[in-house]
Amino acid sequence: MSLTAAARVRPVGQDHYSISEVASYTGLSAHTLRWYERIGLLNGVHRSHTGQRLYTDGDLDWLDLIGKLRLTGMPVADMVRYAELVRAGDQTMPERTQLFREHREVVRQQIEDLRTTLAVLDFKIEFYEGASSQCTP
Amino acid sequence: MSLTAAARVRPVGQDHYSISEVASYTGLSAHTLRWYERIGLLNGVHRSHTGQRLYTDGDLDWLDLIGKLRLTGMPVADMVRYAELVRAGDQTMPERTQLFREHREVVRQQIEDLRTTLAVLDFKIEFYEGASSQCTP
DNA sequence: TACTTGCTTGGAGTGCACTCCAAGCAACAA
DNA sequence: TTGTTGCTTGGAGTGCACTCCAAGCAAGTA
Repeated sequence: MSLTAAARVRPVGQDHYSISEVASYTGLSAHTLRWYERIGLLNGVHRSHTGQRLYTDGDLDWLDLIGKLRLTGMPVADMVRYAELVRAGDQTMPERTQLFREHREVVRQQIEDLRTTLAVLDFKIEFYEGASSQCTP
Repeated sequence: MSLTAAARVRPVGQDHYSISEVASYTGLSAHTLRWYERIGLLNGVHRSHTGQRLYTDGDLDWLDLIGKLRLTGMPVADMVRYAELVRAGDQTMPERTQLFREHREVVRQQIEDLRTTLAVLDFKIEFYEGASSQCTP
């Protein structure tokens, strides 16, 4: 669910990165990066004179945000919707605020649910440990 | 991700519930309940003389636990593995403890990730609100 | 020059977790 | 007696998020 620290080191600040550099930075596969672009989640990635993708620092920032939203279980379709709103310009800001406000509640609820489960897990672990220590006193 | 309070009311404590009662209690569909049983996630559900399933309070408790693990994103295969360990008897307790201990770390990491995202969401919402209040002073 | 590496494309394939279907049976109401 | 409802089954279908494939091109190395 979470990426290693090593993978998260942004390559030299040259402001143009190959697909494999971005893949190792984000932990997404090159396939997924191309797919994100195809479905409109990542728009207007620049190309070299030979047609290869060149990602900018701005693209990396965008992928960071997308990655966080993905970790919260936001459906790809919703992220695409957000990308469309950003592309549409500043007049969509109220709608974007609304989208994030709703998602914030979802995330809050998830944290609540996880905390409840964590308590159950702690209880179970304690129970199993108590039971096994009775076997080997 | 979370069920409504209404759905979570356990039917009259008769200790045998029909599939539709259990469906409305757990929020799972009857299809899913049968599928859980088929894959070994729910074992030995009793039957009426006409062959219909009769769930016990114990089954409901088990489904509560399964539901919590599901909310944390535990794969169904892992839950089946846990069910097998429980069926295998008390000597699998150390393995069960280990399984839960590992999953506890996963859940902790998820909570961390969600908190980070919540902060980003708060920041974005504040930014969008600040930007729109500049337009309408 | 020959080979390897890394990229390109559209479309097809995969894995997961359900979700539905068709055919059929039992119990009850009109 | 004739529906209607609620359940049964194995197997097929669905939606999501990737994931892979085959064919091909450009750049660099032996």
